[in-house]
Amino acid sequence: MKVSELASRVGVTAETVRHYTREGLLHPERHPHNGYQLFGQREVERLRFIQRARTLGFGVAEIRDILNHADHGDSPCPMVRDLMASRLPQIRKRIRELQSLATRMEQALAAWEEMPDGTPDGHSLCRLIEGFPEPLTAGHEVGEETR
Amino acid sequence: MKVSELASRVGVTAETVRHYTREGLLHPERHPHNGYQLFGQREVERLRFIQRARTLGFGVAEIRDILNHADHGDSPCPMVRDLMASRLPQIRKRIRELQSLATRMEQALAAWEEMPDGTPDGHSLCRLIEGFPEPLTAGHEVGEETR
DNA sequence: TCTTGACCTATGGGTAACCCAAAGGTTTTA
DNA sequence: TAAAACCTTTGGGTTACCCATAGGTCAAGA
Repeated sequence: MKVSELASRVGVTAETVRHYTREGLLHPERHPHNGYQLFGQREVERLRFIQRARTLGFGVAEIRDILNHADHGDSPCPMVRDLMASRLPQIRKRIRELQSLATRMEQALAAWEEMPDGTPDGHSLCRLIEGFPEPLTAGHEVGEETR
Repeated sequence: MKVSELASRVGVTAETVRHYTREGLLHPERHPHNGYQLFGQREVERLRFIQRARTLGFGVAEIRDILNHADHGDSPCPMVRDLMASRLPQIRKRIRELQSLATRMEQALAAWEEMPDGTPDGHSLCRLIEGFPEPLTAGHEVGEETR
């Protein structure tokens, strides 16, 4: 099957399939005459695996490593478990950050009621934002993205 | 004050200050002799405002719009409120996605105990991943990032 | 048989918010 | 005075794709 058929079977775009191929996650054969990429049932399963790994939070480069291990006959499971174990706390942290963010936004929206629009006088910008605690003027490690 | 001093006062890197300047959020004067960027107390407050807005989930381009409004004498508050109101549900959704992700990872790690490493036999890759429900083979709108 | 229209290819640029390296000018300090 | 510290701009990298372009290929209908 060609790119689009594989893509629609698994539920991704053809561009995504090409992307994974470029990144070395899929290894299609090439039709010798026209250069088209040709995929078999193996690739369908492989792509489904990639999808599951993506929803589990793995990056494309990591999945490539996992697949390479498996292709070489090594079990990638220990690697997978380590990756998960190290990533989980980061995800938990990110959840806390987002929850804190959502709470702050709700507080801001609630406070909106009793606050004047405050057309800026050259000093104030928007009290809705200015009235908020500063993000710990420390330096790093405050609200940074994790991955 | 110069770039690095402003940066360290507010707790960001000099690169970040330059980035905001390039993006039009800060408008430093230039020392006529050497071209250095010169900031005053106004810019300190402006940068703190940017920091707060960032932790509230606003993007750099949005903050630029907010600041431009204020610089033109218009109150940006209605815009701010609209942005918050429209973003909040997206954040809530993202939180749900991440919680679901964390739960799946924990399930996977728990299931790890009672699962063989399963050295791949040409068919299986890693049962830890393969044993998971597929991400709804539908198409789009499933687990996509929001912003 | 010819012409669409649908599909394929590779290349290159865009996204968000910075980080980092390089090359070279400036200022401060020992 | 010379080195250390800091400034400038330019350009490339990060993540996981999406999209536009230009041009080749193929199946089907008139």
